Amino acid sequence: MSRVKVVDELCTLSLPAALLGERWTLLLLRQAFLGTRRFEDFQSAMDISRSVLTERLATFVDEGILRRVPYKDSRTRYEYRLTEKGLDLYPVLMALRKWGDKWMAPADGTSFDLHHKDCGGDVDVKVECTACGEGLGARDVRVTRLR
Amino acid sequence: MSRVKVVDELCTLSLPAALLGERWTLLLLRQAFLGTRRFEDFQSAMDISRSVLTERLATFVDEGILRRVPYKDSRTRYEYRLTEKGLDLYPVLMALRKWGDKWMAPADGTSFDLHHKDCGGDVDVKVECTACGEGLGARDVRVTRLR
DNA sequence: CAGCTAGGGTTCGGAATCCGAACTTTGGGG
DNA sequence: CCCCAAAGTTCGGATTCCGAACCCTAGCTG
Repeated sequence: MSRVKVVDELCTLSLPAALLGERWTLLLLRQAFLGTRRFEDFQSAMDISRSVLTERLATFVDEGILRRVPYKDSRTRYEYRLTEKGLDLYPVLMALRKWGDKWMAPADGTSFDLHHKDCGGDVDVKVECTACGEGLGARDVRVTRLR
Repeated sequence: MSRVKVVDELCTLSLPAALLGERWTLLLLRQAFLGTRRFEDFQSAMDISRSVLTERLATFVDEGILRRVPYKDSRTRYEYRLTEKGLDLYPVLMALRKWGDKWMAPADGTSFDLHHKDCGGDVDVKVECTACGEGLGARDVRVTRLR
């Protein structure tokens, strides 16, 4: 239950890593970004058991990543929508996808395309230096341990 | 075992999401990027059981994300180092950290700093359009489903 | 040379999670 | 009145995880 005590060292990387590195959470997020909002749709799109889905959705809701919004398809039901905090995970998913395109392409390609709404261009993710603007890889960065 | 049959739809996002969305994998990766290389060091830094650590390291090795390199501290031992494929996951971790800084700051901040080796500047991640160069968020992108 | 130590594992029993299938709840339609 | 849909809940069995102990081997230590 305590997704948090899973790390010795609590930092702004280990905390999200512990949350999103729990089974199903990344896949749930992917599904949410693809537009899925309802319980039944998540359940059939991913192949997750209903009980675990209930629990993961609840976790996301109380982490403030999804929000439970009523909609009426005759009577009151709820759907799950990304909050601002959730939408802000976009770069993470884009980085994952970019990596996947390069290193895990499953032969028959991907199942969806992404394009900039305004100009139709492709989406890219990059890491860069805020000072000199140069593009950065793991080797260009120095880690300084604190504490 | 089959981290792969966990998704209905195999794409370049769901595949990495299934791999990295397994318990411990993201945290293991973080640790690797922080410079940890040896079994014992992983084991004591994270609070993972030895048997699961063995298994996760093996998975990463046969996914080609880590590579097992002999080193001699008197006799032959092995350490785990990021491969090119592994290092290429850097943007994913940076995106996670950026999100963590904004949304999950644990009050006492983070445990390490990152700076561009050459100029000392800060590291940033951004999603942008390859055509017009504009910065993109989730709302600026259109998803087109294929198949 | 007997014994200890370090590093990197393996083994194993019990605890925590997950799965799948069935069941529940509530309002609307036929 | 019966059935359906959507969103859960329950529960027994299967998996996975945990923690602690054990294994193996070369090199020190005395």
